[in-house]
Parts: sequence; structure tokens; C-alpha cells
Amino acid sequence: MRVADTATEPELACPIGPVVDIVFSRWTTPILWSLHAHGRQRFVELERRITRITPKVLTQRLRQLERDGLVVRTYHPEVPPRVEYEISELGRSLAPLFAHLAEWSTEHLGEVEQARQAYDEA
Amino acid sequence: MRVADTATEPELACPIGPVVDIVFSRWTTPILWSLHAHGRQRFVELERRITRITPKVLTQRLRQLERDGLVVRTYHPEVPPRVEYEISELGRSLAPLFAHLAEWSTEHLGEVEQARQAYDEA
DNA sequence: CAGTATCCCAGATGATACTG
DNA sequence: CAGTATCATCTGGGATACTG
Repeated sequence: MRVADTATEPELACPIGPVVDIVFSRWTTPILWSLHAHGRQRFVELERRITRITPKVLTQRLRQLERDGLVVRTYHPEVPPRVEYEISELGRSLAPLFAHLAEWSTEHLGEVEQARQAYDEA
Repeated sequence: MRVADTATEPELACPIGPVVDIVFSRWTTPILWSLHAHGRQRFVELERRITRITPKVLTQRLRQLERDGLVVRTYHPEVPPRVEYEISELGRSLAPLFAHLAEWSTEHLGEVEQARQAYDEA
């Protein structure tokens, strides 16, 4: 974990910048979570589970996740076509991290709420 | 860590949705990281350290962070004015999480790169 | 079913200039 | 110094419709 060149590089002064872009860009956490919680799924299943997402955006995100090696896409040339998505090994390696995040959430989300209320009153 | 209502709520099917919004919205990680790595800092110091950020956006992000209780702002009514920002107790509680993230980064970022290359060749 | 193709808009971001 | 004000920009995302 380098800190030395903190002042050198742009916003990448922050060594976790790249990971954040990969793992926490919009829609990726719901998708990964869904895939992790419910296993291999078809396009429509994801679409139904992640309410409010449009097929266009879901496709975009899935492609990105596939490109980054976090998700595996399997195409079955049938009629009608069947496509299945599942978490890759690499994607699964994020599980402890997500757990850590969920833990922080249950422990400190309340404090954030309080801080907001206090702030808004002033 | 509930999973039961995964299909009930919208994108919050993902229990870490709220935290992600708070901690990983744009510019927040560089700011928090800088504050964590270099301690209490004035506005200009942050501005210089986080290259490419404009004062407007820096102000916005700092306000948000302050409202969420992750950062403490101290105003010194002098001439010229002096304002200092520092991480709060709550903000500091994110440190292990960031460390975890940095660790994942050093271990797996290479795999992401490889996946991308492989994908782009096909 | 599993997407693509278009059109479109809001909100976020950037550039620039100005103040207490 | 520590912002704010204003204007221009621009891209992600939404709505809708269509296809192999």
C-alpha cells in the first residue's frame, strides 16, 4: 500500500481509485449481489430482480462486468435463446469485501442518519 | 445481513446500496484518503492534492461529507479566513474497509487487466 | 428471450469570473 | 483564503420501439 506518490498522480492520489471504478460504478453492486445471492441467472431474472433497471443499461453493465472478468456469460444457442450469467471466481473474491461493507452499514449507518439530521437542523 | 427481501425492494435489493452511495460517490474516496493520509488540511491543500477537482465541486463534496458526519469542518474567523477539514471518528471507522479494498486491489487488479485484454481480443 | 436502435433529457461537471 | 455565481457542456440513463 503505497502512499508516497500521493501528491504526484491526479485523482489517483487515491490508491483505491481504480477498484472503486470497477466495483462500485452504478448498478454493479446490485447486479453482483443478486448473482451472488441467487446464483446463476438469466437476463430476465436479473431484470425483474433489479427493479427500475432498463434492458439497455442492464446489458451495458453486464458487458462491463464480463469484460472485467467479474461475471461469466454463457450463451445457449436455442430457440428461444437462453443466456445465463454467473459470478466468476474473481467476482466471488469480492464477497468478504461486501460482507465488510454490510457490516459497516449495520454498525454505522444510523450515525450517518443522525449526522444528517443534526446538520439539517442547523 | 438480510437476504430475504432481496426481491422486494428496488435496487436496494442490495443491502449495501446506501453505504455505497455515501462512501463511494464521486470524489469522496480521494478526499477521504487525502484527509486520512495527510491529516487535517485547509481547503487549498486539498484542492492542490486532488488534481483536476474544481473549487465548486470540492466544496460540494466536502459539504456532503460534512453532512454525513464523515468529515469535520472548522472555521477560524481570521483575516484571511482559515478553514480546516479533518476526518471524523465515524470517517476513521472506514479505514479498515479502505485497507481491505487496497488489499483486494493489489491482489486482483492484475486479473481484471488480463480479463480486459482477453475480452478485447475477441 | 435477449437484447439493439433511437431519441432525449436532467443532473452532474467543467470553465471562468467574482466576493467577503 | 475560501469559497459562490453563472454559464456552457456533456454523458449516463430513461422511454420507447424494434429484431434474430
